[in-house]
Amino acid sequence: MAAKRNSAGSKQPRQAGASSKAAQEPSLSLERIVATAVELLDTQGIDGLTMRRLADRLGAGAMSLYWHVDNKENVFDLALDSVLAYREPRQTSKTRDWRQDVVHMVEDWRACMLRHPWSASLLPRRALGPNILGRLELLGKTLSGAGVADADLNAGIWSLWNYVMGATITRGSFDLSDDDRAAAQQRLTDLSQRYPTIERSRLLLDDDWDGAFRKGLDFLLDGIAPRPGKARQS
Amino acid sequence: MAAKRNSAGSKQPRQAGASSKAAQEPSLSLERIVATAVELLDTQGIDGLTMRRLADRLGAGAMSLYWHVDNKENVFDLALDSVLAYREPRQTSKTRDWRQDVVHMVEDWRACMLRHPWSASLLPRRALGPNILGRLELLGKTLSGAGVADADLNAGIWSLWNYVMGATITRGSFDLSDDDRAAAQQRLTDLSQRYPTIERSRLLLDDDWDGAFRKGLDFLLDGIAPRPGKARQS
DNA sequence: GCTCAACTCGTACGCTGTACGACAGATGAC
DNA sequence: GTCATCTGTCGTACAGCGTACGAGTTGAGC
Repeated sequence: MAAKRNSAGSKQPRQAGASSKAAQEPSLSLERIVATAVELLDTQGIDGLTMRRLADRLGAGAMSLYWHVDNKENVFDLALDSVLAYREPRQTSKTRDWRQDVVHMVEDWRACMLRHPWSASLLPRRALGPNILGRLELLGKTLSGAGVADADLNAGIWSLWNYVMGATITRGSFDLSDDDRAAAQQRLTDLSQRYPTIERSRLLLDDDWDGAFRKGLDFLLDGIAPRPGKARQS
Repeated sequence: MAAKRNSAGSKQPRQAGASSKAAQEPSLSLERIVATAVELLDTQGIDGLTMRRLADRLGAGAMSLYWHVDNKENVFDLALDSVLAYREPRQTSKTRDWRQDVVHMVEDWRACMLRHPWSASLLPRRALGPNILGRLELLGKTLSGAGVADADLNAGIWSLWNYVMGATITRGSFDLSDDDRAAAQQRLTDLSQRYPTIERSRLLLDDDWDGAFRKGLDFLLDGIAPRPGKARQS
């Protein structure tokens, strides 16, 4: 094709020569582009990110972005993965229960995505970046160390992944605005006789998301590796 | 605020008078619009649905759609809900295990969404239509009937919902093309030393999606309402 | 001084959703 | 009969989008 061979490798911008010119505009770089994209996504939402706006914020022309980035999809990929980095807690896993480790990682995962609500609705259609793979790896290692059978390992990893994805996406899409909330409540009480159980349990109004998340996570972990002492309920 | 008061109520198109004119074009109606939208989404994907294309397929002008529909978002809402209708199986639940009921409904749910892959990535940002609410209601009723405590009910419903959402979205986004698949495999073996557990368990290459889904669902249900006989593994 | 690569950016194209207003045909009032 | 009104269709236009293309600028190496 033309010049340009790039496709999201790391980049060093030319020194941005501090000699002759003004040289205070730090010039474009992949890092700045991604950071600004995240900023824009955070403040303006998913539709708020346009190449022109992004370039504006960077003090550059729209087409300049395309030197560093293949296309808009690529910007999404990079922004998403950049937001999902995970630092394991300091303690070695020997001092902690494996269950604690999983819960910590998964809750942190959810927290990351809720901090950047666009990430949840983006993740489904994006490729797996290194940070995401890292989390999956960690999850697998921990479960495996916890004695989950190899035959159950993938199902265990995926079910946790699915759970986090589902929970985060749902959460992100539910509390968008008070207007929506009021409308939902209205519609619900209108239809309360058609959906008596939902109405009775106040499913759509309950806003203890964190508690529900934790509880469901416990259900799932109980299923993956049953706790010996867990009593049968009901 | 001109004429037009509509907002997705049911509609009867005017008789489409079979008298004087040609009268073979069935004329526009909400039902035809939604059905055609689903068709278009199925064949062309989410970006393939544009108001102009939709109108073309219906033999109408683009702006005519707006008499029946508020805007494009509305089309998405209607298409999504129309695809998620659920018919309960014939047997009364008395003859079946509650667990069977839940599994049946949840697997059907997943099947519906996989049949229309766009639905998974759409659902997160859409309002809850009557068919979706119906499924939640059924889920709640069944769990409640199975003896799940009221305090656990919402967490149970949501965790199943989350699981289905996550699984479907993930599934839908993973097997898009063989190219992607090959690329992923390549990247993975490149990085096999960074992600040994994933590599070993062949997490990304395992394509028994149905089996993994069922297995994870069992984990979750075991957690929600433990089976008495389930032996501790490991 | 020249060449080449790295980088920036103005212009333009085809596409999008939809506001607006013109228009046609059927219906009901008088 | 005729006129107003309501229902429904659609052509035009506009602002905004992603990005192809090619020209322009800069600095390093020779």
